[in-house]
Amino acid sequence: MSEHHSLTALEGWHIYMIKLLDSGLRPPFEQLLREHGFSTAQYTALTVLARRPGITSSELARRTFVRAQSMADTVKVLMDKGLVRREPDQDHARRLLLFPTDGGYRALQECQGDVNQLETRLLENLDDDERRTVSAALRTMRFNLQRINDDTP
Amino acid sequence: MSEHHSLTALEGWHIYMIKLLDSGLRPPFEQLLREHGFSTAQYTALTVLARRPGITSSELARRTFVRAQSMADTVKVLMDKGLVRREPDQDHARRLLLFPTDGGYRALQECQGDVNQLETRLLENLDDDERRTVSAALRTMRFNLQRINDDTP
DNA sequence: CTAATATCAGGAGGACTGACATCC
DNA sequence: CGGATGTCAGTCTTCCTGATATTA
Repeated sequence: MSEHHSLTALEGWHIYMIKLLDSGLRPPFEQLLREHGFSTAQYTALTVLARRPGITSSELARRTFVRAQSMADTVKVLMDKGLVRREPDQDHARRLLLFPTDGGYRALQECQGDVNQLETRLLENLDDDERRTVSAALRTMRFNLQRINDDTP
Repeated sequence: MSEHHSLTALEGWHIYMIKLLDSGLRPPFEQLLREHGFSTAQYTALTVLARRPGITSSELARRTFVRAQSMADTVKVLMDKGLVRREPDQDHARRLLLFPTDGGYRALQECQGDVNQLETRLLENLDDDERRTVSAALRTMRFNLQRINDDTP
């Protein structure tokens, strides 16, 4: 054991790190959301929907990188809670367009304070320049991921 | 519906984005690992253990932000596969120290190529400066998360 | 016909809470 | 005793695969 197994420590490191950050965020974040009656899946779906009201459940699934069937479960819960409503697409009888309700928007805003507080702690010791670069990089990686996932459906 | 509900689009954005990236990584990454016989939990645990051989299962759990009970499940699978072994701590009868086996190190290395390929696509359109900043920032956030989770056990 | 959407059914993985014995 | 470790038991949420009906 030892030098034979020294790890490069560079390769695949970002993927590993993103997964680790997600794991680390889960406990405090889920507890926070639970206090507002949300699960992570519900919060994510509602957040994306708030930015793109009027899309379909399938489209919402693609944007959050899950299957249409999984999203259907989440959407059902959100509708039962009265946070999301849907209406048929005039131009396309098969489609059902989703919208956050007023209660949905309100519920999101009520979370914001706590989420901000957690985010503040997450970003401690990062200066403004670093934060800007990280924000841009996250956006770029999201874009790249969309392509990666589109390539292999 | 409209301006009343305009989202700040800044607050809580990083948390949301990290979760989204993790979701987007999951499909391609899990498929990749599956081809090497790994689940994400197993791969993460083994990777951390390769960097810190000789720690306990509880310590491994803390470092990957899960409960000791959850990690015990993962470690059991890794031992059954012969990728991890454990031995009693001479100085502390209650502790069982974990080590990757030679097969464990080998299995990790066999994944590297595919993981690198995925990472290359993930980091497309980011220059070296940005990558350096992101790497440092990920490290900082991981450190911050460790404190956040330690505060509320 | 093909592609996309919506939905039903069943199942597996990963993590959780709670409880408890052991050791320093 | 209090704190940490290792386990056993039960449960839950989320997402998955597979199949089907409907519509552009």
